[in-house]
Amino acid sequence: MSCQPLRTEEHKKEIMAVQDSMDVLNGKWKISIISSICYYNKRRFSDILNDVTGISNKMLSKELKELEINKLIKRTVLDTQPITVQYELTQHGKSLQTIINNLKDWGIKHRKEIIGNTSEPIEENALAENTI
Amino acid sequence: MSCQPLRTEEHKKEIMAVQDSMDVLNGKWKISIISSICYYNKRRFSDILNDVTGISNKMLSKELKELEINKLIKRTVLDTQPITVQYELTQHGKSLQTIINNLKDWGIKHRKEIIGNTSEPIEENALAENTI
DNA sequence: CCGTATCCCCGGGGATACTG
DNA sequence: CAGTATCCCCGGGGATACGG
Repeated sequence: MSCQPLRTEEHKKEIMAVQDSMDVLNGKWKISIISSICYYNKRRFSDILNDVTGISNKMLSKELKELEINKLIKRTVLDTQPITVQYELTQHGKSLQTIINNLKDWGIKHRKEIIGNTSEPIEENALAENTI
Repeated sequence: MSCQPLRTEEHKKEIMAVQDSMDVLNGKWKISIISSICYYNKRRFSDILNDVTGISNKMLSKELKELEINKLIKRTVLDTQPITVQYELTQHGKSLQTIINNLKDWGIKHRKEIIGNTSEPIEENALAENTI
């Protein structure tokens, strides 16, 4: 986001755009799900259920639906017996790789920043549950 | 995130790093708050309260605290009468600019992708409330 | 196998009032 | 001005069971 003075209208639009991205990626599971599909290229429902530790079928179903609405993944029903469903990233979904990579890099940097400098407690925050 | 096969351990760490970033930025207000401070360079509590339309003092207080814990902003109490408090971005906070910019760009791209291609309804999702 | 339906609980977060 | 305290509601999301 530009921090130079500019018309407030424009500024608000920028914030909206950032929020749009955040909304798409938000939720405890989205990143992990995308990651799972991305990692294996094509992946079935029950597989993802196993990949993403802790997620319930209800949540997985919901998150997948949202990802599909946002055109990040493509759902294909295979007429096996019983039917299986395959998920894969769309081109649009793949375009997320860059941004996810950026988030990853900053996340690593952040972790160093927080843990490195002081031994201050981190609260129940971001790093609290993940540290080490 | 790398989608080439690699050890699962490594893969999980990458996802954690992405989640760390997401956690820091998460919450309806964080981006707007950062943006407000960034835009004006230094900003007082009540000013931010006005900048970010819809936020309550309780939420602002809470979010600012989290941002401070994560070392993205610096809090300074000025001994005016009555006291005022000034917030500004730290160096670490400023390092977010790049990533926020990336999120902004992808957000714009995403909006085009969703609205552009079809006239499909977008549900209660991301764009639903912000569109136009 | 791939989900949907139902129940239920807990905490995020708004409104309002109060303090240093 | 810069927060805290309190009350209260609503929905996110877990557990479990069921349907195509």
